[in-house]
Amino acid sequence: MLFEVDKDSLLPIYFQIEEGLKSLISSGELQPGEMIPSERELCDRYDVSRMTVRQAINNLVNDGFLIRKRGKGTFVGMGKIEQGLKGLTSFTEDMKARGMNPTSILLDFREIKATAALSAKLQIHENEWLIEMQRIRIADDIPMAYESVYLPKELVPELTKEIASQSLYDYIEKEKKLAIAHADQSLEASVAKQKEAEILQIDEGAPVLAIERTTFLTTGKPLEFVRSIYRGDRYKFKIELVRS
Amino acid sequence: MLFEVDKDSLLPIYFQIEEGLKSLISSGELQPGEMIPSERELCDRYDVSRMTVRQAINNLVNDGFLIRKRGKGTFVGMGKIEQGLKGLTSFTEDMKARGMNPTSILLDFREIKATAALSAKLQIHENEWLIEMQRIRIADDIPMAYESVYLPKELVPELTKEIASQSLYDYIEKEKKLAIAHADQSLEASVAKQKEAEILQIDEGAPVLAIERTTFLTTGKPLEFVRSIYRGDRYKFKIELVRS
DNA sequence: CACAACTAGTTGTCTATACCAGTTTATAAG
DNA sequence: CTTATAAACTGGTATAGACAACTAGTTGTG
Repeated sequence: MLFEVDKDSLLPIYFQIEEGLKSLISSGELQPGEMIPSERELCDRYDVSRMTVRQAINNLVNDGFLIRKRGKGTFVGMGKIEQGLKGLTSFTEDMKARGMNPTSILLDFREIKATAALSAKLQIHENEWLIEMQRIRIADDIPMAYESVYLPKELVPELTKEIASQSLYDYIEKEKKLAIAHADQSLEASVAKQKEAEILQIDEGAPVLAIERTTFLTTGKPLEFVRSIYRGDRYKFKIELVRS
Repeated sequence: MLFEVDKDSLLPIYFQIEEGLKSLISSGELQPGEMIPSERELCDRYDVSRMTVRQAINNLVNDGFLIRKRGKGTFVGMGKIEQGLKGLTSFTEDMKARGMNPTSILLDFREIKATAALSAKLQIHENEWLIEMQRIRIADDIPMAYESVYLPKELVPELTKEIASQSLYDYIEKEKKLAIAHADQSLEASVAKQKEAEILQIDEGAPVLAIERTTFLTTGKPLEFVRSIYRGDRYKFKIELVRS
């Protein structure tokens, strides 16, 4: 039960202790619920100041790896629940997984100048050109969602209506060789406005799920901002949360 | 632009500084993006050690209120998006991360026999005993959600109302030594029923977010089934999706 | 004018020490 | 044996100071 600390390393000492403890936890040498060596013992063992040890432990406590108990000791955490890694699926994959046949109708395809709100979401300057698309998402002939997509034109300058009606993600990943890294998504309950109700063939004021998603490339740049309105009576959003 | 620090107070000095800065931020005296006084200036002003000031600032940085920039200064955060969204699973953590003060009221605590639906969710036999709890989740004095929790009595036979009103997860993980592995969660948009509307102080028929969660232990057995009704006008559910 | 050097200001890392506040265990008193 | 007390642990708070790394502006030099 040991790790090395190199005082001449370029890496901060607290960071080395932090990583050392983390590896003991992930290797299973320190089991969940088990007490780690006391702060003073770590000071002696690695010949460092207690404040330095505390900085390492603080970071691990903040990340949920460790739990402090005054007068008793510091213990390995039981593991936090975090979002799973399987979330980034498209409407198409999602519906197929539910055994339905997904299609979509492209309502609108045009170029616009970024508004203040959109430029913030996409981290670009105001008035830069965007591609705006609106489409109806359909599963087994039932309209499920009304979706507005915004992409910086700079990233996909030659995107056409024809390409977009097929598989946008395929085009972006395979043709443009842009790799998607992650997405931030928010969901809220709302009620259908007049236009949305018309398109989704529901009553005005009926419950809908408003989902906003910003997708980021591996470069860190936002690729797209999507706002979707899902029928509340037909769509249930599922997530699997896993222990880290 | 000032707050008081009482060195003879029962409260730790770093905590007083922390709360002082927080109040300057929420009162608007310190605007988002603005630089706060430097660490050394705070040391002089309140005649405390720099490590003490750093502890206060560290906590605020961890909570997303402040952002450190080496060589430049420490600045008030730009809002919520800046903060990582991982690990926001419990209502308590979630609301704290949004800078709100979460509390809850236990409305009901009793034992019932499992219905067909509940026995299926919890993978137990029908008519087995369950503990049912209902509570109101409150953030900054505003009712945010109405929650029903169901646990198999077999797993927590001596759970009392008193324990449950404190931290249920702490009890389960630390006292009962049950380790949580993962959870399945679903969200859908709905409208408030009469009882829900009353409890949440909204109109009947107002949009709500219905969240159902089943939490599983490492043994694979379901630990709990929770159904929560969140106010649609006050609650936005955020997720970070990562490519697998 | 361009550029390097310097300087003052910031946070980042680290030391060494001290005392406070809970918890457990050993020890002495009854 | 039981009970109180003390000692020896644990983490929590706080001090005072040092040097490193980074930023931004100023100043001096070519």
